[in-house]
Amino acid sequence: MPEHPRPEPSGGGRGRRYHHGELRAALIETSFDLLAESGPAAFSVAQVARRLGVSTAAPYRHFPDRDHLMAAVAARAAGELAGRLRQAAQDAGPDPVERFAATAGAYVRFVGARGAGFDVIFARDLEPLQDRDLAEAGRALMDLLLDLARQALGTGLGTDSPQAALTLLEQHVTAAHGYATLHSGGLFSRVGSREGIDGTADLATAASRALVRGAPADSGG
Amino acid sequence: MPEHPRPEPSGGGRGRRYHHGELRAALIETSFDLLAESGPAAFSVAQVARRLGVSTAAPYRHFPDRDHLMAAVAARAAGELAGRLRQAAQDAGPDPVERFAATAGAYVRFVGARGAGFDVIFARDLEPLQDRDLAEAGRALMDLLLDLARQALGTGLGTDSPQAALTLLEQHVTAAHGYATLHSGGLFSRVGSREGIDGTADLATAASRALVRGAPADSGG
DNA sequence: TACCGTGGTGATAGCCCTCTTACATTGACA
DNA sequence: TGTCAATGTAAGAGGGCTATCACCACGGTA
Repeated sequence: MPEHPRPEPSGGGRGRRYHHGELRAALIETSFDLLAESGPAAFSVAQVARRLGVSTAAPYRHFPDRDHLMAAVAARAAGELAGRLRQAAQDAGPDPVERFAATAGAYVRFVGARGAGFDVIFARDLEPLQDRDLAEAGRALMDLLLDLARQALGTGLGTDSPQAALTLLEQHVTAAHGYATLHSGGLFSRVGSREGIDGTADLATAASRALVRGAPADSGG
Repeated sequence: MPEHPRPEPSGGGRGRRYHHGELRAALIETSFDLLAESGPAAFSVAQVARRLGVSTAAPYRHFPDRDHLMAAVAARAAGELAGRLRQAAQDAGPDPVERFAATAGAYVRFVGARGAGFDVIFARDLEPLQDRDLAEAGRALMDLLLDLARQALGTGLGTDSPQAALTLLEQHVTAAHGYATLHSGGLFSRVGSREGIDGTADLATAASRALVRGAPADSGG
């Protein structure tokens, strides 16, 4: 891959150039935005191209097909998500259970804002592509969470019970994902609970906390 | 709605009749099957018609548009799901926590087998339709779960803490939904846990149990 | 037997999509 | 200055979908 010759597309010239200059990166960025708005199902290459003001054929100069573009988006999503979760854990303070639980809320917020979650990152369609970046990013993401799960269980030191941490991780991930998807699906507005992404994020965090500690006996109000 | 004149399509006559006879019911049934195979995103009226061996125009004799068909499917899914959950709770014995938790596993199995879950039943697209049957079925489903949640918390008698039951319900529902969707999404095959719908169902049940009781300290194995 | 309503059919308009092909434009560099 | 590779474009093949339209087959009934 050669270096980009002159990467500034908003230079002194008038309007748009014939060559976009950063189309590959822009495709990933815009695909990500589109995902946030309409979900993975409605994603289309043509729409991304139109939004960028290029022809619908242009993306195929950079990605052989739709799936490869999706894989690039997924890899980027995984990286960004990992950063958010790491940050959330850090912001949650020293208690390892709180650090772990906080990532559930952060996940819900991320999906709410970006539209891409575990379903996008680990989409089955993308598996046969064997994309290096995506595989790497996905593994890093899971390692981060597994590490936090181990610490939450207090088994970070020895080889105490690797299965317990894995089980907790799965419960945590699935609960967070459930909250995120049902929030965007509109269930919560029907059940009648708190509205908004923040309320949902708090619930997800509480759920994760409960996975480790159990349901609080006096959680009324 | 008039009575069906001669409802048996597989009678003594040769091959298929000009009139299907039970097309409306068959559309719902086949849509349900198709959902199980390809998910809600890939659902199309045309495909359902082809599978039934009728023209792609035929469904529009029974449903004004795609969404109304989907609503009928969703209502039916809700009814069927409620039956399964009720049965699972019954089979789980007398312990209210076990009864409640069992519905998580039953939900995962239902989604695995039928492809339709809360996302289909409470799909946002269907809300503007104001479908009576769907609204009714959805409410009945949630009432069933809420009741089980109350009993699991031991607050079935008085007005102890309605908010706690609602919170537990949400955590339970979202966890179950997360397990179901991530199972079909293929996450578990990557994380490396137990394969198959039964393993996932067991995990979901355990997660729900943990929501009430907390993570078991010695869950290794 | 004539006729009518229900529920089918084939054809088609209109839209969107993916991906390919031939061609145009550009910057880099000899 | 001329050439080339990279990266854009327009056009279109080929396909799927939703929904409509005029028409047809059949059962029931006057």
